[in-house]
Order: sequence, then C-alpha cells, then structure tokens
Amino acid sequence: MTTRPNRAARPGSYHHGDLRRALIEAGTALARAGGPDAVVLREVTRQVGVTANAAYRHFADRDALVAAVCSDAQTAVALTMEAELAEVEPSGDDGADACAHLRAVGAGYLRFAATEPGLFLTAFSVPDDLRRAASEDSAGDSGRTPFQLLAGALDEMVMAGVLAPERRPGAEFLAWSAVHGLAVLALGGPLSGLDRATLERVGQRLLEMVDAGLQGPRP
Amino acid sequence: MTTRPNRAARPGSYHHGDLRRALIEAGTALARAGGPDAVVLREVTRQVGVTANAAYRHFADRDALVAAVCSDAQTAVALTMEAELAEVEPSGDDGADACAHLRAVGAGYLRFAATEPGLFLTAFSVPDDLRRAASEDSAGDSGRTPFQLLAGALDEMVMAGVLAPERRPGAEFLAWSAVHGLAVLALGGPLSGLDRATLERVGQRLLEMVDAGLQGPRP
DNA sequence: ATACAGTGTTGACACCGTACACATGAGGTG
DNA sequence: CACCTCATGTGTACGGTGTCAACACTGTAT
Repeated sequence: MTTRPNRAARPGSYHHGDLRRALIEAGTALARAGGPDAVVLREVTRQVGVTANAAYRHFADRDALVAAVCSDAQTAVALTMEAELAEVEPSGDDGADACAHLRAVGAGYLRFAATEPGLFLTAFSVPDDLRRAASEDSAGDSGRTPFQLLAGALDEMVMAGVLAPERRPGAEFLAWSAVHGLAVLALGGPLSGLDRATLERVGQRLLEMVDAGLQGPRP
Repeated sequence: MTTRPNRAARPGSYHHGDLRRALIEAGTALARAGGPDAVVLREVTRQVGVTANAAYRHFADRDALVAAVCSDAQTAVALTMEAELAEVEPSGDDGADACAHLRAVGAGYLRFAATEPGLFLTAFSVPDDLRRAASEDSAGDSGRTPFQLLAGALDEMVMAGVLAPERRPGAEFLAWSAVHGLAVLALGGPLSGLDRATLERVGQRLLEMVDAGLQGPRP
C-alpha cells in the first residue's frame, strides 16, 4: 500500500518489479469485464505472467485481492461523481445548488453503474463494515470517497436550509439505498432486461423521489 | 411447495420418490444458511443421498437448480408480505389504508431480509428479466408474487386518490429500489455491521421517504 | 564474502461443475 | 407371463479452482 518506487522489472528478471500493483490492475481488468466473481486468482497471475502462488506473497487469500480491487473501484466511482459535480453551475441560490450537488452525486453513482457494471458490483458488493467507505484508499481526486461525497452534499443542504437538521443524521443511508437498489436490481437482479432508456428515466425519477422524500411527510 | 404426490421413496429403492423436490429443498436449506453461493450442487446431492450427476436428470445445470430455489425463496417473501398486510386494520380512510398497505409491503420485504438473509439474497440476486416476478412459481398464498403485491398496493393508492395517476407508471421500480438497496447494503455490502436497531430505524425512515417522495417535488 | 529475508516456483491436495458410458427398474405391450 | 423401452440413478473422468508446504533464486546488509 505504501508508494513503492515501481521500478520497472527488467524483462527476464526473476523478481517482478511491483507485483502487487500488477495483480491489482489485472484483477481490476477482470472485474471490469465480469464483476467480482470474475477476478479469479489463477487467471490474474496468469495474465501477469507469474505462478498462482506468487500472489500469496502479497495477499492473504483471494478475498484480500478482490478487496484491493474493490478499493480501486470505489476510487473510480468517486472520480465519476466528482466529474458530475464539476458540471453543476452555481446559480446563486445556495439551496438549489446543494440539491443539484446531491443529484449530481446520485447521477454519478448511477452513471458509473451503467457504464462500468462489473467494476460497480465489485466496488459495492463486497462485505465490509463501512471501513473502506472512510478509507483514503477509496478516495478520488478530491481526497474523498463516494460515501464522503454523498455526506458532503447532504451537509451542504442542511447549511443552505433546504434540509432540516434533525433529518440529517442517517440521511446518507436513505439516499444511498435508493440509488444502490436501482443499480443492483438493474445489473445482476430481476431488472436486468430493462432497456437503457427506461432505466435512465427511472433513475431521474428516483433522484427526484429522494430529493422530495428526504424532507419527510408533507405538511 | 406444489402439491406433487410426493410418494415416499421406499428406503433402499433405486429410484428416489421425488428427487427434484428433495433437491430444491436441500438447496433451499443451504441457501438459507449461506446465500446463493452456498447452494453447491455436489453438497445438495450429498445431503439427499444421491450421486452428483443425478441432479442433471432434473436440472440443466447448477444455475437451473438455484433458479428453482430462487422461485421458492420469492414465495417465502410473498408470504411474509401477506402476513404483514393482514395486520393492517382498515381505518375507514381509503387513502390512509392504501399507504399503510404500501408500507406493509415494504416492511415485509425488509423484515424478510433481516430474518432470512441467505434466502433473501437468493431470491433477488439472481439474474432474471422480471419473468420470475410474474410467474406463479413465485407466488404466495394470495397467488401473487412480491412484485405483484407491491404493484397492487400502488394501484390501490391511485384509486384512493393519494397517488397521482401520471405518477403511477414505473412507481414499482422506485419503491422497490429503495427497500432493496437498503437490504442489500446491509446484508452483503458496506452496511453490514450496522446494528439491528439502527437498521430498523433507517428502514422506517426509508419507508417514509418513499411514501413522501413518490408524489414528486413539493408544491 | 556470506548470511538472510523477501520473493517466485514446483508439486500436491481437496473440492467444484460437468460430460460420457453404463446400470437399474417401473410400466406398457405382445 | 415375458419382453422392451425409457426415465432415472451410478461410475469414472476431466479440467478448473483456491490453497498449502517445501524449495529456489536474488538483492541487501553485515
């Protein structure tokens, strides 16, 4: 995990330059193509050109390898979110801006799921008690993880006065659940087969629902 | 689950009485304990006391077996939902009742996920283009699948006038996404580790959010 | 120069899904 | 009754997987 110098391996050298990194990258390629189950240890080592057991010098077991790939995938999600956030033009109205930021975070999540299904599933279908969500291993350019980007948008809404402070705690889980559910149902689950257009439309409405629903029952 | 004659196999008989059913039930037991990945074909046949290859007389491959287990699991979800629906006392206000029914469906979904995590994941993490959601193989006592129970509650809301008709199409996907997301995040995903109490609380708020959010942005 | 610790290799094991050929026996037909 | 047939279960085998234990190589510090 430390910043190994990444000295290139001289070809034909017995020792690989930075095997750990190489394994993670090959694993990421497999995950991108086929989700977490596709990152099979033997295939990863094969692609890197090394014996299967060599991986055990860098990872306790296969699960540790996919966990590393998972962190990388979360970083990719954060980058997509940041891109979406960057496209929001300030309108002068802090409340509207905060809502737009929340929508951007959600839209980034959904866009990533649609664009990189394999990586998406790898990022968020791995058991993990929120530790990775707070670890800088999963952060994007802004130094924040997807979870932290979401939390930031919600904080902003409170500060702008468009979300009641007493509704703030735990709001991450509500918003996250909504977008995550759609993504998962559409990817591996019973909603595969829905065409991209309707999926896009449902996604938009879902974000509206979160926006309206976070503030609780209507007066 | 169906009413197959289920003639008991005479012990020592070469032919098993109703192997297909026996395999599904053993598979369900495994799924209950460890989710879809735990239903491993060889172990299933071992428990039934039969050779691994015998399963291939009844299922094209392992995936077909877990698909059958999946249908059974969805039936179990429908039963939990129906139980939750039965507890709703009519209040005289059709609109309130319809909302209560929607909440009951969602609460049943979440309760099943918390009570039977393995079965839940098996029910809804299997690729499938909504065909199973409409098949009577997945229905409960009322003859309706979880998906159909959800759709029914939403229809009721429209009829009672608490959901605008133009918001009805696709509303299943919105509500389903929300509860499904929470369930999945809490089970296999990054939200495992959240204790049961907070999970319960988040679940309640999530149902509120759906209720309020389905009707779109506030005036 | 030598010892050592880190890294990669070899060989093996248990387990999995699955294909093929074969054995069994229940039920219909003469 | 004898016979045939076909659905069903068995045996054996193959390629794939994750992982372990013992061994081989090599860059580095003594």
